[in-house]
Amino acid sequence: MSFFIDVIIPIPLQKLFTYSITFSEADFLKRGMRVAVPFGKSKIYTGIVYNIHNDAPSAYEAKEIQQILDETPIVNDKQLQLWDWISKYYMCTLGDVMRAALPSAFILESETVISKSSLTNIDESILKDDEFLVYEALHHQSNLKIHDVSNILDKKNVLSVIKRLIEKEAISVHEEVYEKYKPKLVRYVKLHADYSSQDSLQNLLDDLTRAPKQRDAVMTLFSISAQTKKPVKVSDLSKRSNTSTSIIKALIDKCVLEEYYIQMDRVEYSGEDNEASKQLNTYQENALSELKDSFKNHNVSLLHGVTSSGKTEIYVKLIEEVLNEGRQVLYLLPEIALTAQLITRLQNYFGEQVAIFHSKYSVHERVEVWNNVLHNSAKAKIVLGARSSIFLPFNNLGLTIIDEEHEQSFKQFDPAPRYHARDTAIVLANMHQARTLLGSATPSLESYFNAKQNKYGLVEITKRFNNVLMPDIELVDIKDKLKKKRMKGHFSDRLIEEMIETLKDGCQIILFQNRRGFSPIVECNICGHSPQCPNCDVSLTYHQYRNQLRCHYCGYNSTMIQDCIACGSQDLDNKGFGTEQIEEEVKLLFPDSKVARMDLDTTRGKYGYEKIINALEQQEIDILVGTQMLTKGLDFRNVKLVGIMNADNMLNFPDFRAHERSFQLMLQVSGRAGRTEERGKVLIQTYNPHHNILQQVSTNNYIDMFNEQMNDRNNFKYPPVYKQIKITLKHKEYNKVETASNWYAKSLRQVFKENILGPESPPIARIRNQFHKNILVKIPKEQSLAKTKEAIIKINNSFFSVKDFRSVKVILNVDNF
DNA sequence: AGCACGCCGACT
DNA sequence: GTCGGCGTGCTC
Repeated sequence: MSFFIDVIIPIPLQKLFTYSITFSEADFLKRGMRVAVPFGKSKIYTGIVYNIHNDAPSAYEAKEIQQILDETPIVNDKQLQLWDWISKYYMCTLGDVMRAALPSAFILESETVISKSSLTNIDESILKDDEFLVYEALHHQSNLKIHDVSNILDKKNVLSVIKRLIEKEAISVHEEVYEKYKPKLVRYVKLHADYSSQDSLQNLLDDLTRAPKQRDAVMTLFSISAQTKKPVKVSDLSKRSNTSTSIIKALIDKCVLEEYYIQMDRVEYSGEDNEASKQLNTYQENALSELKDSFKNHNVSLLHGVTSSGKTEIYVKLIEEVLNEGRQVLYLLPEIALTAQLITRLQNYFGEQVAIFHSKYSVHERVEVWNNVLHNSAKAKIVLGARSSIFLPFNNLGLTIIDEEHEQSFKQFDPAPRYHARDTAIVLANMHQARTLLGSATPSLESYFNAKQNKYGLVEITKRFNNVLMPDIELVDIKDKLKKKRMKGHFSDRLIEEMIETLKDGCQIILFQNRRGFSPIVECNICGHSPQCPNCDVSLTYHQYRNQLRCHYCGYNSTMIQDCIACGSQDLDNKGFGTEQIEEEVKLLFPDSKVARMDLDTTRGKYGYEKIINALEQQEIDILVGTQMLTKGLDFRNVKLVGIMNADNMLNFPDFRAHERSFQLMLQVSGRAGRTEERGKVLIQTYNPHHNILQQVSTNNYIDMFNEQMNDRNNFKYPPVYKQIKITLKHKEYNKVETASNWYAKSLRQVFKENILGPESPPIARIRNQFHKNILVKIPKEQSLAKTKEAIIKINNSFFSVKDFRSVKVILNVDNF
């Protein structure tokens, strides 16, 4: 009998690939192990074993695997089940899911290695100049990578040169696979076994009298190991004995000391003993018992608690219970909310049981967290992480918490898999028969809707912690202020008054400026021309601090122009306003205050964000100007005033969720004000103070907002009433996307009739030199999602069988909101 | 997605 | 006449 495995390969191909294996390999291999397999003419890929069977493929001869990479599976059955679900639900390939799920260090790739051929004598005269250069380089270096060859020849395309060299039998090539993950090893020393006896030791010390430094080192080693009774690190020994590492090395060379290595975790928690969790107040206590009740009937419950109501303490109590049952906890947060503040707080309670997982971690650190979770290690009982944490190999999940549940950043937009971490986490939790808790001060409409439909449980807290009052929210009509000439730049007299007041009290101020669709652009005052991105259909935005013009879509940048490209005039003006402009204006208005800015530009780098937060906490900043980032669960004691510079640009955003988002954003920002006894103040500047959303924000009326928005969603067939799938077509020629998208939409209409919208050109029709067209599929509640997707896949397949459309890129985005 | 193959224009 | 551009098709 012959044996075969079906393998997932990290490329966007729908199929699994079948390889033949030997009997003993079949005996050893299990689902979820990695294998290195040859693919195509020369490549070697890492694949995950999906299936082991005896059915020989009929249409082709299966290749043999190259090598088995694991002793035991690194992906468990529940994960593979989740991968399946994701690939079906979000209409992507298993390969896409694999790429997103595994830390990149697990996905080994082969590299072509070039070495001199076995033939000793090559007639060098038959080689051309560039060929000779490569050939000669191999005399100095035993082998070369493709990358090295490009450096030697100083050009990109070197494959042809290599090919000719192979033909001339001057070189040979083979593929090598590298393990990317290397455990971190720390060097330790101990006394060589020869000197374990008292006598030999005495002799040694006598011998070393003529080498006092070495003697010191040995003596220090004794004293350290006597004190700590633990292995001694080379670095510690060197530091304590004040000797250089070369002296220690001399001792090792003499066989007096023996070196050895111990594998260390890169991510280690070195804190004090854990604190007991806090006593809950009455409201929290009630909420907790309501939640427990709610979990009796619902696997998923929504905790709707106003900002600063102390949701985290409730989570902590629930986590404690689940840990006591010996089960794992997944605590999901939006990336930007994953701050040192919260991490420290959780670690204070749970110590080293907390593992952190997010994008700023290195690949090595991620592998370590992965392994700890896989082995159900005590170091990863609680995983605190961003959306990709749902891919960790949990084997006994008891509770999933999704904090700031309404955050749109839980949805991945690019690349595939375009999954929503909240929804996927619920599926994952169900697989483990675990509970899911969604928490938010401003729940998403879909979650609140599900709660109202009794699909989820619902628990609400309406009081802030310590009975702190909700901030006083005041709307400022800037249209009126403009008419009465009471505006200074972007600041109304009311805002300036309140700012002066707050600064006088020694309190801090946060000014919020929504960046989206409102970045500073440069415009010529003579001809009106503004510089455009050469690759995208957008105006370039002006970045003061680097004196640059940048494109937010493709990253294109150039230095700021001095005169207009169109007419040569030097009369240029900055239109629009972003955080930089606000910062400048504040500095002019309040020259004695310390002003800082927090946005994408100032928070680059691993600790950029933390630095600003710390500065604010330490009250080194009086006024902080920032974007969305400010909204995320940060706890600042001394902020009394929050100013929202312009509410209208979010309300007018062309998206069916603009109103819902504006409400969430404004309430979240407001929540930063007055977190202690004193009542905070929020000023919202707007041209339209009678807008319903603004009224609802100012009265903190979630229910009104919910009912009104749901009414709209019903009328216009939007989620959560209807489901939707967005189909985006891209091509570098406009005419091509035009015809292609019309064809696509027409085929869809034949099946789905009036539930197809588009094709439409998005507001930014060209990005990175590709023209875009969008088609929206609206799916009524009673229509089967699975059947709908099947029909779309069918249409998609016939689309690609049209030769002319094959070069068009198609992106399917399920739940594109 | 890569990568090879194959067909056409612009250079020595 | 070759080099190298990228359109087309395949990968177990």
